[in-house]
Amino acid sequence: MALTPPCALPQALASLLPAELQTECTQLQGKRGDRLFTLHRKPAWMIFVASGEVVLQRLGIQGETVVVQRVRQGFVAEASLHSGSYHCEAVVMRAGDFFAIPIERLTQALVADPAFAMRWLVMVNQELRRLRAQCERLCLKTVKERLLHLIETEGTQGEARSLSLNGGLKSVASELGVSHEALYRSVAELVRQGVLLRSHGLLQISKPVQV
Amino acid sequence: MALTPPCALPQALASLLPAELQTECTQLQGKRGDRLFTLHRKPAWMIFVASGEVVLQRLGIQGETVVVQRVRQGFVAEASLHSGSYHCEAVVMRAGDFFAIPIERLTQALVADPAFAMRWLVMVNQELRRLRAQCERLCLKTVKERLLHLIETEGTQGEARSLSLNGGLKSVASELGVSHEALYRSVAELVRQGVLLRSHGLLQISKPVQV
DNA sequence: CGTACTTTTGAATCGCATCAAATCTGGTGG
DNA sequence: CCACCAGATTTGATGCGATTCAAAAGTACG
Repeated sequence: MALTPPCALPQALASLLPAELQTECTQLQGKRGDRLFTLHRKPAWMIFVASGEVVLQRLGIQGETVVVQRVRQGFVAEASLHSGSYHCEAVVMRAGDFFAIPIERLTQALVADPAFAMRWLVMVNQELRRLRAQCERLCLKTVKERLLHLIETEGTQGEARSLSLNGGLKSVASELGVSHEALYRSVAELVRQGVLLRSHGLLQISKPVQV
Repeated sequence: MALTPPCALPQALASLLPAELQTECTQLQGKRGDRLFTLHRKPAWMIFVASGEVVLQRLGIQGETVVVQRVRQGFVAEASLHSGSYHCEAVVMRAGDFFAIPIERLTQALVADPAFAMRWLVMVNQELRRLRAQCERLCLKTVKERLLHLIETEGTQGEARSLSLNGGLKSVASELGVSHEALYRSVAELVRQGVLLRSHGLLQISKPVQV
């Protein structure tokens, strides 16, 4: 994991953080497989993903991994603010740039700056809604339903509802809670049926259909 | 839904809210089947559940319901604070007492009182972690695994890990994302195997076993 | 006492997990 | 440039567990 002191904060981060916190950010470069933090460690940094892809995953009893969050732009594990130890693991799936903010500074700023606290709260509320949508998705019974739900819910590339596959279909599969084989088969069949279009690492709904 | 003007706030609520907000609370009594709010309405009240049981559910395309949250003590749909319209429906499963706080007042207090804002943030972060745990649970493949995970994660009655069934096994089933028949069968088999004990509407793990 | 709902058991079917194997891909080093 | 490797992608076959439909028995409530 490389360090790059001279920071150029992305717009999303610059408009959220108060000025005094922006100077506290440390830029990181991570490559595939890097751990941003690991289980059961006391959280010291809040990580913002500027580019690339990071998954937040939990480890089951048998060691199987469950993807709880895929982040391409935003914070990883916002809830770790008030947590004694990480409950999850953050792994880089696609190389990119990240910014680390000392949690202690962040907490101080939240108390001192009500406007910032409200912006932070809005962000956390968005994440809450995203997670509720994910629960709804995981309650769907078939792989096709889950996939279409994901594209309709999270796909916001340009006009059409679409989903980027840059992180690989496997990370999508574990986000959907299905085996990658089942996902490949469902994608193939939906493309065959003309429901989905696949091109340039992008998956999009070709026509409004309910399966 | 009945109104009871003279409010006696529960401890959990009294220690969270600042004094000026406590006088703004309206107490409600709801019975089974009551809607605390419905879909696509602009949120005007934040609801706190003091007793009874409320489920927050989303309606799927085919009209099937998905339980996103079961609340016996706490706020329903905290994220609706900054939302233009409700994305879910809140239904009373078991009669109880509720408190309604005007969202506008709540927002004002959050901006004006940094300490309150931090307490609120801590609560929302807990809900975030709870939802991540639920996603993890829904990724488990068998009903038995999901049930045991639920008991281990949320069951905190007294000493032993246990789960209250007062809301009915059906609401538990939809929270687990399985059919109620499958849940009945799994419960029966786990009891038969001696893994679970069932008595007085309580389900608890009798010995530490992994299935 | 009747109605509505929950709880429970049964049988048939279907979709997914799993194991296996072949192909394809990008990246590394000789 | 090619050989090679690790990982992703894809297709096939099999078995299991859950869904679904069905029906009976138990329970709460007016």
